[in-house]
Amino acid sequence: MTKPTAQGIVDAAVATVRAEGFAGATSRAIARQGGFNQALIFYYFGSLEGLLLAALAQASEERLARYRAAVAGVESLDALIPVMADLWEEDKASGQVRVVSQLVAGAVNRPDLSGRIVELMEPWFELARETVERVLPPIVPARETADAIVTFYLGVNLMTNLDPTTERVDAFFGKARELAPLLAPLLDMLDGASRTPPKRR
Amino acid sequence: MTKPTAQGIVDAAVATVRAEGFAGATSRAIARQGGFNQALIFYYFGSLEGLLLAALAQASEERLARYRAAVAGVESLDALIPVMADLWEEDKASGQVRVVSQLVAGAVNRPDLSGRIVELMEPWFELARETVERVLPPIVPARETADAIVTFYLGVNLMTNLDPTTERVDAFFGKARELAPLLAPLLDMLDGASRTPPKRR
DNA sequence: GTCTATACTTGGATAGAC
DNA sequence: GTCTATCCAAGTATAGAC
Repeated sequence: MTKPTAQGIVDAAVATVRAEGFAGATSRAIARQGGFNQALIFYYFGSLEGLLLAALAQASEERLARYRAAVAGVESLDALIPVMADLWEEDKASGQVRVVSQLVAGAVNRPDLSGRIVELMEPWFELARETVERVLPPIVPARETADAIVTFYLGVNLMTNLDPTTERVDAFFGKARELAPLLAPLLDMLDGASRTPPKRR
Repeated sequence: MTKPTAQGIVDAAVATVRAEGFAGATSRAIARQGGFNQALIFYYFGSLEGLLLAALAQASEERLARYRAAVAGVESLDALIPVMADLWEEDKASGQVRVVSQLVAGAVNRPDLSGRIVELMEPWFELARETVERVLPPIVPARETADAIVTFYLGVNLMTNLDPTTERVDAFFGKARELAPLLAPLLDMLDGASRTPPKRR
């Protein structure tokens, strides 16, 4: 039972989205979850939409900080892949995956929330680009690759939410882990090929 | 103004999702869009949910047929990439992207719809797998790669809906088109490397 | 700042005439 | 099969007491 401060209300909103989904995150349900009065939501945030936006920002920022820290020291693709797979598994277990996919999906359905979501994604694209530049050879177009990775990750989140067994996503990360060690020589080849233009076989 | 047959109602539902989004696809809005009476939805489909499921199935099947036809003759990754990019641009222009992302996002928010969505995705995974097997060398794990591509495509659809400028997705497909011709020698290298185990540099 | 009570709206769904 | 009329539930939001 969270205290009915602004922060406590945001926490209750996040908890409700995790437990009941976006459609279940009504002002009444959130108040019930947090053990405070429904009217406080409007006192503090003006509208339910305002609260959900705050919840979205909080969830995104917390998760971003974790990803930034986890990725900071990684210098090769080989090492990056298991880190990403671990992050995903932790987020799945903690319910973070559920929270963000519910909120993102909700934002897709409500055009007035979409703009804010895009803003919140900006630092994710940024982090991905820095990481790609550090980990992949310069021939690889960093911006487009980074954007593709974030887009893929968005897809992974949604897919995980649609299929509770998550077998496909599990299998994907499993294979990625298994093949990661083979990537170093592959990247060398790619790097080499980019210096001397490829010959026909 | 569609005729109030079962088919006409489904068409009106699809049109409403395209025009008003999932949240706007209420029984009243759909009836208004199709020019028929709201009660008919319940007469024919029992519930709004039933109608939306039918709409989802129709949208998915139509789109799948187009993709299957477009991809049928393609025998190289090099050739596949522009085909995919074209399909995406057509779907974006026709509003198909909007329809499916709205419905998928809606299904994420309503757990009772999720199961059906997963069923409808099955043939997409299948088509992707066949295509990957035809176009990529056998070292590439077909199933996981195919699943990743469908997942990525799901992300692309959502992203396109979130950011109406679609600049990032446009830039990605642009780069992919540009680099596609370079892929043939790369795949040869990969294929070669898989036969003779890679040496250390 | 927090609560009760309630106004107001919208939407799913059904009954029953035609 | 199609329409009108209506019931009912749930939700956002506000007024006003404490």
